[in-house]
Amino acid sequence: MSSVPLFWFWHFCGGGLAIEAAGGRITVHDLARAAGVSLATVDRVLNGRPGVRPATVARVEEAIARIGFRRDLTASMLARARDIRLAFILPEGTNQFMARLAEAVETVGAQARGERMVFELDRIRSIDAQALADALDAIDAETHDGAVIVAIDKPAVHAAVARAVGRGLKIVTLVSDLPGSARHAFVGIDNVAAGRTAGGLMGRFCPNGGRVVLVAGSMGLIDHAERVSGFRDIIGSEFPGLEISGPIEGQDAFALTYENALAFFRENPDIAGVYNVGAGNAGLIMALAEAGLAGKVRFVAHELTGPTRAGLGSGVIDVVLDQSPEDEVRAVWAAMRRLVLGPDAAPPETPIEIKVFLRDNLR
Amino acid sequence: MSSVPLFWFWHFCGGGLAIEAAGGRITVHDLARAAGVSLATVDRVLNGRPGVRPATVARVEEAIARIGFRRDLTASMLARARDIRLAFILPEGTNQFMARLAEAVETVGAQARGERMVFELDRIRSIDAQALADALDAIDAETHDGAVIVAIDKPAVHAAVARAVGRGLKIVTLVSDLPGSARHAFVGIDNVAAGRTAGGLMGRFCPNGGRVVLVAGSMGLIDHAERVSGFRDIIGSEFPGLEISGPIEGQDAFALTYENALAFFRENPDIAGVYNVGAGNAGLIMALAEAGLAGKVRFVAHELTGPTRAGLGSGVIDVVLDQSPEDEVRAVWAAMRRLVLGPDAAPPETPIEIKVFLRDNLR
DNA sequence: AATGAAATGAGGTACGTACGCCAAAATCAT
DNA sequence: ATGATTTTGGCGTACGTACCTCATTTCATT
Repeated sequence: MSSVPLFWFWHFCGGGLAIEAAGGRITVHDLARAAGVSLATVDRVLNGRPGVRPATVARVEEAIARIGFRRDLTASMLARARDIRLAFILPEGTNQFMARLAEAVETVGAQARGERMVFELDRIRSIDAQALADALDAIDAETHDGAVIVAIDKPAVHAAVARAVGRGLKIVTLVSDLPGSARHAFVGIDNVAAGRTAGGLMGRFCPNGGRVVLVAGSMGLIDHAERVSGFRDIIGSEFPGLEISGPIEGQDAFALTYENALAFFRENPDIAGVYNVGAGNAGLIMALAEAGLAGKVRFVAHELTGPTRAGLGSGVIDVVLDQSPEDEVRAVWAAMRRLVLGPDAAPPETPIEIKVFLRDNLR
Repeated sequence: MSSVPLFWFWHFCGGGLAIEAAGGRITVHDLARAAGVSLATVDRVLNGRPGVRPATVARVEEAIARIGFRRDLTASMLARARDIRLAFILPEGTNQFMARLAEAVETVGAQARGERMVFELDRIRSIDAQALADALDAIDAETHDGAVIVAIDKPAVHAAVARAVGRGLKIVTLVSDLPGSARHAFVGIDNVAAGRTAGGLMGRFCPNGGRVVLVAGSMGLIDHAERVSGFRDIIGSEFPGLEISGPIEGQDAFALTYENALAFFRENPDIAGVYNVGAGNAGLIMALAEAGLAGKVRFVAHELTGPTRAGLGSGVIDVVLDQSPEDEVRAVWAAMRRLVLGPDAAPPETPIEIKVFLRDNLR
């Protein structure tokens, strides 16, 4: 190996007055020179510190655009004394999906730590707007850069978000949004599209027509309602041979879903398909087995969890639509990077994809 | 609010006699002290430089494990004057998929540049083993860190890969692997699983049985052959009501696919489904239209390109299975990071997913 | 035991940005 | 014009790793 100290090279060919060194990058020094200001002023502008005249800010920004300056994030992260700290506030409880989300926060968090980003996980009482608001208020803007919440659409939460943003925190909503609030970004899937995808599959699965039944946790949950709506759309417009019953509501609970579904199946043994927009899949599978319908009925479910995975394996469930919590947490990570460090910090946001799983493309 | 910073957990349960300072990270200095060697030796071990006795290497590695040292990638990237340089060698030609791949190399490359990784794109004559070998031989290990190739399973390529690895280059195969060679990693989907997924969908789409026809570019292409094989597996074992014809081969070319398919449809107007494992979708769509079968036949295709996207939109194609080139290039990026910078540099590899698209979950 | 090679130590500069401090200059109010 | 205030400049240090040079120690050979 012919060792050529690279920094020598840099000095010789880039050190002069050139704004852009041959092989080198454009640094804050180049920017200062190009804008005709000092390094200190450049720093003030770049980091939004006070004490710079608007005219000067404009000069610097013009120079940024002109010479194509992009701040080096590796150096930037290195120089910041403290890591980026995020608080994830998730509802507690036995909900399978929230458990997956919490797990994703840990696994993705372990990777993020290598890039100087620290995730904290707070669990609060489920569907408790005041608990969420309190948790948000408790976050200190001195020690944290932002918070991630699964939003509940209540005034108390709106107010707490506004206060948090006022303190300088970055707020991202996850899975469930808070439209019209001060939150900076939302990360989650398009649930109407998910319902429509389910409808498209179910329609094709049942070319001979028949009755399809909807199952949900509660139509009071926005994401469930949206999925139902998308499903109805597609079936209504493209598969007129299918009739829709339900939704049967089971509060995403095993026992209740089982009972309500079994009662329905007993009365309608000629059912052609089932679409569960919610979480009570274990109970639903049991009810199907009990009614002697397992495998004879097309079954579309949501969220790749223990029960749905098993259902795919045994052939009871045909398709599972999934929103990957890992992808979502990763998207939060990217969004927070760009919110905290500036627009260069992350790739442009791509919407979270709805993943379609059959037995054969299970990961 | 029970706030549990995740890294505390690490320190408490894994840190042991942790040497590190209260708020700071574990640095190479700590590591040197813990291993009882100098900074220079630590550096030699960490960066695989020669001139360290095996026993000393072991001492340092033991210390790394003991105190939980993880090299700070931000600092590491900052300190290496040079960016990571990769050469992507892709076959030229009108192939839609390769065009998508090339595009992905550019778009993902633009993001990667922000993290000091540079992608170079070389195009070579299609399916020309010698051209590939030559291109590989032409890569200078002084200026490049690695190469990414769509492998062709020929001795000349095996030899060139071995030479490249000998020069210190990291080699990753993309889409098409080179098992048994010296290449460091492979990035691509499981094509047998893709074929099985297609079979599972097609079977459920045709509950009344019937004849399904396979279309391929050439059974000489390994990925096409694997998809056909997976499809046959599933249909044979789970959907005995379906009969399989073909494969019709069209060399992935518009005209040939159109002609061969049209001839087949003319003779078999009662067809129930089509599965095209290859690329000639535009010709196939035209043949279906010509035969008056568009929309009446279940159609599963591969790769989300212009024609397949349009086909989904118009309802001619029911499902498109996709291997996202962007994901693949990103996976290459991660794999190369860890190959060049060490195991901490990238998340553990996840297999590339087979994506399932209907009209309703199109991105 | 002498000799040369290999292994290790000591210490430095560099990467590009963050951030702090204090002085100098420009601007404003009086 | 004077003093008060805001804006800007100059300079230094820090972050953690890479990679260079040169001095010193250890080890195997003869």
